Amino acid sequence: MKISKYIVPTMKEDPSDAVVASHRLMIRAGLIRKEAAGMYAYLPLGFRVLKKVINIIREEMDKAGGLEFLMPELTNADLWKESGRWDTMGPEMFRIQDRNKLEYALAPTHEEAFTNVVRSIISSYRDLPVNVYQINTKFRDEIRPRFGVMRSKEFIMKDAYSFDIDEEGLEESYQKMRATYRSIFERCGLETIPVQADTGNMGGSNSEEFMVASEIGEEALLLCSCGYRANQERADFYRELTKSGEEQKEIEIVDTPDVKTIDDLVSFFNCSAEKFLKSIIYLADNKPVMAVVPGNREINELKLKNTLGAVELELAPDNVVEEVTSAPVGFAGPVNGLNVRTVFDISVRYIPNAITGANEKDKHFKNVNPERDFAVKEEADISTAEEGDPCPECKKSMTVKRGIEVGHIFKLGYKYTKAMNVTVQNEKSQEITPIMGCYGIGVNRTLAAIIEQNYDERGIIWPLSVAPFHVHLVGIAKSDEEVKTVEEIYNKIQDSGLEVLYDDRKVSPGFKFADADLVGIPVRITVGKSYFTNNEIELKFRHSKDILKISVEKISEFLSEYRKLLSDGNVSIQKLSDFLK
RNA sequence: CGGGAUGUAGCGCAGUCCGGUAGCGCGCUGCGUUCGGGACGCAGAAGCCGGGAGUUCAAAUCUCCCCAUCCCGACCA
Repeated sequence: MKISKYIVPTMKEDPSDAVVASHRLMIRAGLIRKEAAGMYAYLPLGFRVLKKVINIIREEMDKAGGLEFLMPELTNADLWKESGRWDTMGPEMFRIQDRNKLEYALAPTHEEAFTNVVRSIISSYRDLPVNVYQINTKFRDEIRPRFGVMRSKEFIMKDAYSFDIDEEGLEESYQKMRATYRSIFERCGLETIPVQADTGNMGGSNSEEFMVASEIGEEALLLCSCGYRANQERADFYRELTKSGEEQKEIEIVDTPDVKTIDDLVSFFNCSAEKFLKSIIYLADNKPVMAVVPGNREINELKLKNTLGAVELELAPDNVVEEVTSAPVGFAGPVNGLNVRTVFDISVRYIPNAITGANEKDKHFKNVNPERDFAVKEEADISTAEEGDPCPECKKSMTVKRGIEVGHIFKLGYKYTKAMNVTVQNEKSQEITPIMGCYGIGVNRTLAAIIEQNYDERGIIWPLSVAPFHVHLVGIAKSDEEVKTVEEIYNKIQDSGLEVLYDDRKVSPGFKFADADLVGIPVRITVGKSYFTNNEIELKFRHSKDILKISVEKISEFLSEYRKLLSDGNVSIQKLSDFLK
C-alpha cells in the first residue's frame, strides 16, 4: 500500500483530551478518531489492527471447537424478562422502543440471546457439549467512558457460551477456554495475569479475569508469591481471629463535638484506628442496612452486596442516615440496637473495648465490647484486602498491582438454562438441564492494552502478530529514476506475500522516519542514499536503535523467511533478528 | 449522579480579569530552493469565538440558561 493512496493522518501533537498512552497514540498514529464520548471510528490503519486481533481470537476459538454465530444486536425485552435481567440490568443497558412501543435493548451481553437460540436447536445430550460464540458490537451506557477505546459505550466483544450436560463437562469446557485465552493473549503479544474475580450480575460461581498489568488499570489486583491472585473486589485475606486477653472495661459515653471521621477519632481518642467500629449505612435495594468493620479497614461493597443478596447497593444519603441513627452522619454505631439489618465483619467480635458512634449527635461510646454491648447476629467477611495483608492460602504478605481486564471467564451454572427452561433428554429419556459457562474478551480493549504494553516516546511498537503491516518501506529518492527503483523494490516485497506500507510521499526523510516510528510497524526498510551508492538496503527493527545495512540478496532471503514464519504462526522479533546474524 | 476544569481555523493554544480591527504554532494550497531524523523562503486559503437569551452605542470578553468534552469517585469486557 502506498501512503499517498492511503489514509494515515498522523499528528505531531498530542490531542488535548487523551490522557493515557494508548489513547494518545491511537489518535496520533491515525488509527482512530473520536465521534463522540465513548464512540470511536476506526480508520483504515486501526481497522487493520483490529481485524488482526479478531482473527487471532477467531482462530483460537475455532481451534478449541467454538462455533461462530452472528447474533442481532437489538434484543427483544421478552428475553430479558424471561431471565429476570430486564429489571436487574440497571441503567447501563440501552433500552429503546420501536414505533409500536415494543421494548428492546441494545445488547450489552448475549447470555439470553444465545440461550434462546441454543434451546431451539438442542434436544439431546448427544448435542452437547457445545460452545457457541460471536465477535460483535456491544452497547453499554457507561457512566463514564474513559481512556479512548479502553472503556467506551460501544465496543466489540468476543463472547462465547458453553453448554454441558453436567458440572464435569462444564469444568472441561471452562478449562479449555482458560487455555484458549492464554494462547490468544500470548499470540497478541500480551502478558496477562489470570486472577480470581467476582461474577457480577452475570450470575454463577467460579470466575477468572485475564488482566494486563498496567499503571492505568482500573482494577487493583492482590498477588502473592505462592500464586494466589485475586481482584481486590473479591480478594480474601488471612486473619488471625483470637480473643484478646484485654480486660473488658466499663462502657462509657464520651462527648465528641464535631469528631466524625475515623481520622478525627484517632486524634481525639489518641489510639489506633483498629479500635473503632466503623459503622456505615447503606441502601441495599432501597432498604437501609448497616455494615460494621474495624476502623482501619475499608468496607468491600461487593462482598457486602453478595452477603446481603442485594441487586443494588449504595451509600445511604445523609437524610436516610439521620433517620436511621437519629443523629447526623458520623455518629452511627451498633450499640443501642438500631432497627436495621446489620452485618458485622468477622473480625469485629474480637475487638475489645472498642469505640463507636452512639447514634446521638456529638457522642461516642468507648470500651464497647461485642456480645456484651451489642449482639453480633450476622457476620461475614466484608473487608477489602489491602497491600501487605496476609495471603489467604499461605499467609505471606500480598502485593498490589493495577490491571486492565481484557478477558473474563465464568462458570455460569444453571442461572439461564433454568430461568429460560432449557432441557435436553439424557440416555434414559429423562429431561436434564444443561449447565453453562460464558467467556468474554474485550477486543478493542485488548488492542489498547497491547499498545499500553508496547510503546516508547516515539510511538507504538507493534508485536508482529497484530502489526497493521509487516514492513514499512521508506523511499528516499531524489530523481524520477530513483523513484522507479524504489518502486521495483516495493513490488518485490509485495510479491513476497508480505503486507507492506510504502511511504512514497514527497516529504523530508526525517518526517517519514518520525511517522514510521509513530505508526510502529515492526520492520522498517529504507531505500535511499546507501542503496544508490553501495547497493545496500537498510533494515531497522522498531524496537531497537540499530540500523542494519544489508545486501539486496540477503534482504530477499530475509523477506521469505519472514513470510514463512508468519504463515507458520511462529513469528517473533527474536527469530527475525537471529536470521540476520 | 456528586466534585473539579475546558469549549476560539483541521490539530495544539493565546486573547476573556480590564468590552472597541480575531491572533500564534503546526497542518493545508501555490511557486521556488532543499532532501538521511519532524527543511527554508515568498504568496495564499481557512473561524456564527459551543448554543440560546440578556446588558450595552458596541460582546470571544459581562450576566443568566442550556449543550458538549475532559479529569477524580460508584458501573464493567
